[in-house]
Amino acid sequence: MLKVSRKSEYGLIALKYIWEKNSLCTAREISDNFFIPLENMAKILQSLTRAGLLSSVKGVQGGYRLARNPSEISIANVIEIIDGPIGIVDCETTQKTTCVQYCRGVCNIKKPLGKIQNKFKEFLNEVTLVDMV
Amino acid sequence: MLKVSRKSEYGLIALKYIWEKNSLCTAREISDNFFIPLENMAKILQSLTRAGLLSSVKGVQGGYRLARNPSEISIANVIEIIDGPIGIVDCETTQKTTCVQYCRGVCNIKKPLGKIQNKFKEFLNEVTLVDMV
DNA sequence: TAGAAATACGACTAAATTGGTCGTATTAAA
DNA sequence: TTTAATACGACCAATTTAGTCGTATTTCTA
Repeated sequence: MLKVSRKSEYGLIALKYIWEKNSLCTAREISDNFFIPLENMAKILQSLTRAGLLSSVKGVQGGYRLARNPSEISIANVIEIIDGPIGIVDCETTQKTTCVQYCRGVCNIKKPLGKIQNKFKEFLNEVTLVDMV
Repeated sequence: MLKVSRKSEYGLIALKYIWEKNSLCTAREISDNFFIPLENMAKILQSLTRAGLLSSVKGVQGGYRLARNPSEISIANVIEIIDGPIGIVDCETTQKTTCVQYCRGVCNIKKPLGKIQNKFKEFLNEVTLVDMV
């Protein structure tokens, strides 16, 4: 269906909430507000932290805050962190050795789709948190 | 990973091949040329036929040919026929009653992503077979 | 200094989606 | 009438994604 995964949606929801609140937020708080399973939310926030989009404070009174300017957090960033590389087709992204057409050298759509894919990535890179108003 | 399904890839490969050959092609022929499982290829061609992108000739010496001008066959067409509606997020596409955030009225990303999604669809609608050279 | 509230994270299970197969029907040319 | 083709629904297998569990670590506060 060519859609963003549920997890990335959760990530975007959380980032927007954290941005708007503009102070330390806990995983539980976001989980409660948006009916997202706590453990799942926590793991996603941890991924975003590891990737440098959020910074975290451990311990009691801890939580997460944005580690970057919201105009520097693109949808593409979020999706790539949570779902892995964006690729309309994977032959051009990951050099998949599992694509029969690629391996046999018979694929007739690789190059053109590669170009289209790059345009798409550019597009997603240009849309940032601040565009999500 | 936000990628087109294998089946849609098969569909695009087939359409491009049929376009370039410019005469009746059988499912077996495409299957053989591109190492695509025959039954699978056949079903995809049938879907594209039902949707009006291809026309078919039954019986011996039968096969498929384009039913439209290649400049009128967009990538979006193909994906929607094979994978179903294109939607970065599904709240804005299918009125999914399974989205908890949507149902509880707490989703903070629905509208902005809806707009972004529309742009994306426009983009995929503008890319046609003739762009896949 | 103990307990509670929080992040961190790997391993696992469950659910959903997707890819592929099978069987059977239908059509039309040779 | 046989054969080569499309048509199609039902089914199974594989992969991917979502969600859970257990445990460790950090740090505030009483």
